[in-house]
Amino acid sequence: MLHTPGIMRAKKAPTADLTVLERLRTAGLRPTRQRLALAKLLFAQGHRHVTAEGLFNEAKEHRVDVSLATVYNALHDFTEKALLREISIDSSRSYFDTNVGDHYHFYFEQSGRLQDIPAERIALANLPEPPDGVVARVDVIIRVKD
Amino acid sequence: MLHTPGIMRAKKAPTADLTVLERLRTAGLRPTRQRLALAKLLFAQGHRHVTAEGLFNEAKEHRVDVSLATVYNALHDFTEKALLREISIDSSRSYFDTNVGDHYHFYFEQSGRLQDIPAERIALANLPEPPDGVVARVDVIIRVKD
DNA sequence: ACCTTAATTTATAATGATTCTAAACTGCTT
DNA sequence: AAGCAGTTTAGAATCATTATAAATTAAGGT
Ligand SMILES: [Mn+2]
Ligand SMILES: [Mn+2]
Ligand SMILES: [Zn+2]
Ligand SMILES: [Zn+2]
Repeated sequence: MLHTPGIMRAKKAPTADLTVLERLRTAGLRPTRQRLALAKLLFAQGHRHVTAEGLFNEAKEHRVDVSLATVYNALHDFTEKALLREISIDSSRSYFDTNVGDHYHFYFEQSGRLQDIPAERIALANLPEPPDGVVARVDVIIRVKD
Repeated sequence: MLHTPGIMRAKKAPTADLTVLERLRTAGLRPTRQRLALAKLLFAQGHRHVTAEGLFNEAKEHRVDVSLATVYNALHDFTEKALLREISIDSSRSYFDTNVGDHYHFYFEQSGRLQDIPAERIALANLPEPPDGVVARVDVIIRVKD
C-alpha cells in the first residue's frame, strides 16, 4: 500500500527536523509549523545571514506558507532566545545571523552580502573598558567596496 | 550712525564663520544660509554624533529656520564631501559623525549615545584581506548595556 | 546692478521596512 | 474533550528617509 502525500507530510520527522524541534523546545519556543519550517531553512545548512524579506521569499520558494509578520516574529523570538543574533550594518534593514558565536564580518557594500570572519582571525587587543555599564558585544565590520 | 539689525546680520562673519564658510567652499559646496548654519552647529564645538532629527531639533532651538529635508540633504552632502561620516549602529536610524578620522566607538544602548575611542586605543592586528574588492572602512563598535 | 542658469531649499507626497492590532487558530496541559 | 495561553495573520499604522516639483538663491558674466 502506497502512502498518500498527506500522510507522508505528517510522518515522523528525520534527524534534521528533530534537531530543529529540540532546539525550539530547549529555547522555550513552541515548535509551531511556521517556526519549524523557518528554523529548518535557517539552520539546515551552515551559517547564514538573512534579512526578513529574504527569508520570507525563501519560504515562498519552498512552498512554506507563512506571513511576513510571522517571519519578523520568528526572527525576533529566535534572537531573544539566542538562536540568532541581529546585526546592524545598513540603516535600511536588519540582518540576522545564525552564527551566534564570537566572530566578525566582511560587508560587501555592492551586493549587501555578509561573510564571517572567525574571531581568531583578528587580534583585538587592549579593548578599553566602558566608562559605565557592561560590554554586551564587540562588533567588527570590514566594509568592502566590491 | 547705528547700523540696523538687518545690516548687522549681513556683516562680515567672525573667524568661526569664515572657517565654516571656507570648509564648505573647499568641499565644493555652496555656502548657503542653511548649510552655514548647520555646519556651525555641527563643527563649532568638538566632535559630535548626531541624528537628522537631533540636528533638526537643535536648529529649531537656535532659531535656525531650515526644513527637515534640508537637514537630510546637508548631512548627505557633507558626508559625500567627507566633512562627516555616516555610522550604522541601529537599524532604526543613522548617525552622522563629525570626526572623520580613524577611530572607533562605544555605543550605549540605553541612551543611544555614541562615544569616540581613538584609533590608537585599540590594537587591531592581522586584519584579513577581503576575497574581492578594497577595504573602505573598518568599524569597531563596543556595545554597552548601561 | 542686471541676467541667466544651475544649484539649493522646501512643502508635501511617497516609500519601505518594521511594528501594531485584534481576531482566528493551535499546541499543550488537565 | 476542554480550556487557555501562546501564536499566526491580514491589514492598518508608524516612522525614518527619500522623491517630487515648484520656488528661491548663489555665482558668474555682462
Ligand atoms: Mn533553498
Ligand atoms: Mn546648542
Ligand atoms: Zn556572521
Ligand atoms: Zn565618532
